[in-house]
Amino acid sequence: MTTNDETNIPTDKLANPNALSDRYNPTDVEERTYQWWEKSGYFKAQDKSTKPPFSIILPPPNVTGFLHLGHALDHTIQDLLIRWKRMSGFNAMWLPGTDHAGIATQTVVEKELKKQDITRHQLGREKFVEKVWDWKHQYGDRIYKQMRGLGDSCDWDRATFTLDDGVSKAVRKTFVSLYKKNTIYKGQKLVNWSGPLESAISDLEVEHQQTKSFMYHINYPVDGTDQLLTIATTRPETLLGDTAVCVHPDDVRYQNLIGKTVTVPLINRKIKIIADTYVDQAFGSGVVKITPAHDFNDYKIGKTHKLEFINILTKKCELNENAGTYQGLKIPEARKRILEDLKKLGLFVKEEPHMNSIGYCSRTNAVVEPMLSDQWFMKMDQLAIPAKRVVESGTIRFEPESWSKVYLHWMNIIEDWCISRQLWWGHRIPAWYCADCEKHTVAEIDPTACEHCGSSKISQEDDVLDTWFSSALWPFSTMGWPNESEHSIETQKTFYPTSYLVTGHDIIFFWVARMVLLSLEFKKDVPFRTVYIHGLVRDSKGIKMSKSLGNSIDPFDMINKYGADALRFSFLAHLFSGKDFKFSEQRLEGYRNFMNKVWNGSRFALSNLQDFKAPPEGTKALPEKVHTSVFDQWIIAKLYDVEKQVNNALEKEKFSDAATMLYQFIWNQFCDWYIEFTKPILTGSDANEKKATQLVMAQMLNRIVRLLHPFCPFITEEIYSKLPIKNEACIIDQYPTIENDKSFLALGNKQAEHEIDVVKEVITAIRNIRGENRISPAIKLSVRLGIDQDNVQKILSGNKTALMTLGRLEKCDIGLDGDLMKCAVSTIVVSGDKVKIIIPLEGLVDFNEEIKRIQKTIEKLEKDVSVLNAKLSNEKFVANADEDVIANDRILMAQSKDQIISMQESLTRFQ
RNA sequence: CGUCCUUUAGCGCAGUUGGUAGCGCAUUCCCAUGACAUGGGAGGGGUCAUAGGUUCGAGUCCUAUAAGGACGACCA
Repeated sequence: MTTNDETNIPTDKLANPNALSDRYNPTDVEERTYQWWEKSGYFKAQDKSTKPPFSIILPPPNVTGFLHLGHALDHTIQDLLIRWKRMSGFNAMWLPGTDHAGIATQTVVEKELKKQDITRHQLGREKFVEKVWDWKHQYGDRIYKQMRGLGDSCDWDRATFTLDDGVSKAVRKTFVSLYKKNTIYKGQKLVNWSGPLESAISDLEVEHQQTKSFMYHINYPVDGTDQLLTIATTRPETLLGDTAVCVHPDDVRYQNLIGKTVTVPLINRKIKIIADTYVDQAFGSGVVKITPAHDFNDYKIGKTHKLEFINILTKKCELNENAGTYQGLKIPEARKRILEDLKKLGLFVKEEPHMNSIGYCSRTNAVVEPMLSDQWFMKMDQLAIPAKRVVESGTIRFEPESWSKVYLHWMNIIEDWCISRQLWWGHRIPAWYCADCEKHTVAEIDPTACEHCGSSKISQEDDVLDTWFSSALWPFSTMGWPNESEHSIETQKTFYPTSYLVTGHDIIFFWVARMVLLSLEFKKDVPFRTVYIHGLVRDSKGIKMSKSLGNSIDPFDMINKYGADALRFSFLAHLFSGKDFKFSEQRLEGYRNFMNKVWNGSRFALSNLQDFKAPPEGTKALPEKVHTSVFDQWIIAKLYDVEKQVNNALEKEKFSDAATMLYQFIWNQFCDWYIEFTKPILTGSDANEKKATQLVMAQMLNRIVRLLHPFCPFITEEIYSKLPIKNEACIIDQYPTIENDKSFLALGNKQAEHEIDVVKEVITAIRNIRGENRISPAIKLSVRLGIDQDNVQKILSGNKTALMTLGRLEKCDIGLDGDLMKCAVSTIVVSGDKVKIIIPLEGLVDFNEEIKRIQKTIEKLEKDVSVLNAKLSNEKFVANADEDVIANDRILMAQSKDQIISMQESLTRFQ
């Protein structure tokens, strides 16, 4: 037999399009299915529609990056919601996009240029930006290709890039508007500065880490005396920028010195001794050197005491001309040299090990320097007021709720946002500086003259905006705002505010909060109703994935190995409200196995439906025409619960509950029992019985793939295409609910549920005796079922075939107990219905095993009885507990005692 | 230092009005039975972090403690 190399499917099976291979092969299905969906336009949403809207804007990934497992998780959740809502009759719109990621992208391109020994400055701004665009065009499609691989059902026609014209217009409009309200201003302030980037960065881009360093004690000579003042510092090199030393006003040690001056060693500058309550008398020597241009606290002191600000650093964070002989040195070298020189002068006192937290640039990992510079800022205090209110009032809901506290806390301590970056890749700030009157013209459309003096000697601001500025406008800039075309207006009317924002907790401040701030300002409405926060993906030990640790996993390796559906399902089945997700390949394998189970269950069902013709009424059921078996009625009753609970769980964002329910229903009910129960019917001779079972089987399959589709779209669409009962496509078929599936679900039956429960318990009891006694499945057993209730007699007689087949029996007598000598006996009780399972063991087994089994059962029952006895003999329990709780316990007690007696009796029969 | 989260079977986690602890994987035993060994069947395994408290009754409510984590503030 020859095989097809790629799929391992025997070629004779490929010849028949309806035959499924015995293993699900994702690579064979995924790409083809995705292309078909896309070509058929199933992902498209309508700007105008009678359907209720449901919209999600994708958090735009870095345009030149790769998708990692975190994205895969993020997208899976969104696609689940979109597909579920689309199938539930919503006008579901998922808008994809990519981000220009200013610093990240610029850095990558600069690195590339460095390989050719070119710097961006050598190229010049225009040429460099061109290069970045080239880069973007080369890699910009990669992200979207990867998203298709995940199965993301986005409306691709709406895909937006943060530097698109429309978005740029939105950026300019918001900038100008905020500038006119004085919410955006330019000013000289102390900002976080990254040397390698030669740019300011925002507070959020600084990562603080505890770092081992030293506390240096240095003497400053007090002028006019021979006294020495000892200051303590972790940063001796900044003494070059000192413009004061400070003590606490109440410090008795230094009272007489306040107002005098000291001389800064090495540069011999005379600076004042000032007093401020900011100083902690108990810390260090109680004397602080003040460097207002290079420390945030010193900056404040410098402002209140009107000190001089001396900048000692260049843009690259090397010492500048104010550092005298130290000019040109990097900070660590300067520190070393200065300490050596202080030692030579005899002014160095001592050094002590000291832990302190140092800010590192989140992009380059360089130490961040506080630096005095001219930057653009957005004032936050006023914007924050409504942004707080919408979360407090519940207009925006965080899931899990605890994140709203984190959000509100940040809003309460919010500082002005430094929005300018000294980069070239991004939205260039729409401000023009006039060389004549030195004022700014800020305008949406490039001006030709200064609006203040009319001079034409104007030049545009070199800086670009922080990437997150355009991201903050994303919920409405992607919908066409501020364009007033009919299309744009309709889009916004239909889809704004969006329904969900799905993202990780790492960007709540960077992005979520800022979208709320600016959406309220410009759209006068919240950007989204619910913020679903998921955890970050970590490795199986809980360690953050990173390339340098070598523990990062490429989602597409996983997809190639296990299929996109398995990856998606493993995310969804283990997603627990906002907790970090510990990724395990072993678990993924488990869900790959589940996909295979779904595949094979369907394969079996379809092979038994070859002579089945779909009814003209489709998925509707006409009860009077169908003579269902008890098995059918039972599985349909179970389906009712599943449809109800899965929709409920999705509604409440309990995705893992929904996934788990489907997993267990399909594997442990449908495959393990329903298929096994119905095998005798499908291979039997009763044509009417068979026809009814085929119909129910076909209807069940149809429901199963529809219910499962949002979780694992590829395999379900593939199976759907082979179903006898179906519509155009699974992706646009209806999501089953107890309302829209009423007529079929009406075939379910509670009594049948009970009957099958009894039958299942009896079969399990037989299997238990067989298993514990290690009786080979090859041996067919003789069983007597002892019964003293007519209705139970009826149930078991009616299901004798099932008992015989699944119990692997050669003989099954239903009726009286009969002779119990050397028999295994097991009693089961299902809501009052009692069955005694009796199996003669003579000649089959070593009785010791059976005695052990019985003793084990007795022990367990006795434990139950003692627990129940303790409760029921407690007067206070009987007096206080609910009646039905007591009644239930009493019944349990009686049953357990009864069973113990029966077990003890059977024990004697082996002696 | 502050805020928040977590602590339940070997591992990963459920457990929403307090009423004899569940799921998946792993593990043990048996199995080639016409959908599936990526499978079937039967088992074993937990004093629910600790200490108090409320209650007839606490994994669940309250208080304190411990450990781990996230975020934020300060650090001369």
